[in-house]
Amino acid sequence: MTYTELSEQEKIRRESLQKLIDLGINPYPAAKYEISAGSTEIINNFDESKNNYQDISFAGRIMTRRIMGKASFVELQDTYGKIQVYINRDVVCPDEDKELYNTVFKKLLDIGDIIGVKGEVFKTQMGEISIRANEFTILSKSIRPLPVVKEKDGNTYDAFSDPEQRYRMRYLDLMVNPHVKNAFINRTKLTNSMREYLNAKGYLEVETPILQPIYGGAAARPFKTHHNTLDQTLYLRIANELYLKKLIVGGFDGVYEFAKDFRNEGMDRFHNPEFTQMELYVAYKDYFWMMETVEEMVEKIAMDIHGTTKVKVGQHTIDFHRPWKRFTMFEAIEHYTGIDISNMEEEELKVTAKKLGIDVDESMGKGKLIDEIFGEKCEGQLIQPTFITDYPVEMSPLAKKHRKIDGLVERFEAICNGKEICNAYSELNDPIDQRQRFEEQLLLAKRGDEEAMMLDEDFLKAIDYGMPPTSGLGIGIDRLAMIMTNSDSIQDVLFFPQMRPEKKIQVDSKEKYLEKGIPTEWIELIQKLGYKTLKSLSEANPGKLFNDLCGLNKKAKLGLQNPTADDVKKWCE
RNA sequence: CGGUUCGUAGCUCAGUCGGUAGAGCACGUGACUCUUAAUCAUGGGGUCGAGGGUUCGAUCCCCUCCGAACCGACCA
Repeated sequence: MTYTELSEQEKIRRESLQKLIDLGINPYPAAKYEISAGSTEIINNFDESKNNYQDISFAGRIMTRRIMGKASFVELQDTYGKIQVYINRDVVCPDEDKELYNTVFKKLLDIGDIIGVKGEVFKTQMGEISIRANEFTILSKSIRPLPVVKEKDGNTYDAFSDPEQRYRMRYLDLMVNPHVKNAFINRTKLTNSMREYLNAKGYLEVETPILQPIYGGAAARPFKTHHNTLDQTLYLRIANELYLKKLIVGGFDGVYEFAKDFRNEGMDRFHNPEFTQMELYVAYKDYFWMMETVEEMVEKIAMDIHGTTKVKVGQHTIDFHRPWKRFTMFEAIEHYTGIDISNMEEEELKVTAKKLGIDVDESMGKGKLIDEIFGEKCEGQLIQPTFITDYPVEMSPLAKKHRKIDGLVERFEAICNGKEICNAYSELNDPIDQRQRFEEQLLLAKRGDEEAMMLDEDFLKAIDYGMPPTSGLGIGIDRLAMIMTNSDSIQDVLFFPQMRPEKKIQVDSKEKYLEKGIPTEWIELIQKLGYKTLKSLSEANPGKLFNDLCGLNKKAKLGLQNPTADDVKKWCE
């Protein structure tokens, strides 16, 4: 066991645990516990006139206790919610022996313990639907105190609110903050709804490699790892696009994957190093078709989660009702800046960007400039779902050239609440053009662009064989979940967001030093010298420690009897 | 990576213009047969994130480090 000092409450709980065992009660029984009803089911369906739920079995975690003499109330929380349980001494202990109530229930049980109860449902004098327990069973003893959150009239008191602790100990967050659970349930409803939609269309859900020898399909820096047997560098995927397109080449007409992708980049409230994207590829379609698909799919998701297309997000109400607004990128820029840049060349764009207050540097080409202007002046203003179409070719090496306009590609993004939620193309299936685009990326890479795409010969070979015209989509599940759950941080839609590891400084107790035979007066000095654990002491140089201790004694005029060198040597063993 | 703010009891927070700390809940003990932020009485619990500096003395002032939140940079 490596725990250092236990708090008073933890010690008391461990003592309670031992007392239970001494009384012959197993605090962690192996047998299953039959449950006949859930909390919300009981509360919604109990009817005094029907006299239903008169023989039920229920289990949950003790969240609060109100004990008054021979009668007590506890609130038990199950997966659905909370329900009050009434425990009466003479009901639980009908015989002379009242130990089960007086000792086991009142003394040895705590908030946080999980118990099962059997009994009947009734209404208290105050009118609250409750379970009258005829018997209770300890199912799991908790030896760490829970944050106690209290509530009255919709006000929450002492909420467990420190974000660091909430994310590091999400289980606690889920236990004591009910709305948290709800956000995650809605996240799963979202993916279920999306999967249903895609399956109903007959598309095939597939899985493709996460460990990739060449990372591609997006512009991002990867995580790097190594395979021992192959003695080869592998990357965690930044996207699965190229693999899915190979499956389209292979003859599947529609494939999709809910993919965990990994990008070795900054973290903030919109970015986690690992995140989920749903990518979809459908043969014989183009980006116009895909826009309609996205509208229809997201509208359905909103309906499935909220029962309406209108979703409250922060200050705004976002309406996913079809059809969504559509802007070409040039139109959007003109709309928000009043400037028509559609016929501008690089120099003129640069001047315009500067005029709009955008930082410009020499490495920026035409595409980058347009993208910057859009990102700075338009994106944040687009609250209602809006499709932005027709991007500069430089930014989109995997998208097909626009059927009408030179220098653009057939690409769209959906922007919602000021953020991109998806990205889609008419996929580039011209193998000669694709090779050229990759080669242009290589040039960018040579100029130092760390995010330029790598040339993937394997992928090029595949489309040499011929890929049908295809439309592809990547939709950010975390971003969409944020919108659908009204969360302003990605950490609120990820169970376990990435956190820096906590470094805890370990200090061994005085008792442990005493056990080693080290006299009390020296322990503090040894710890002061930096040997805070017996382990660090065992790694110390005994001679140096001896000198340091005697020196400290002399310098600080402590007047202690110096230990012998042999004594110190023994302490360090 | 830069700026701002924060880290004090199991939880939520106060506080000390520098003299080793308080509250509520939780916990212990006692009272109480329908309570619901139960109540009443009483008691215990803290290396004030870590390390160093200034000082007779630091939780407080200064520096470094660790962790977090927000804003920015980067990143679609």
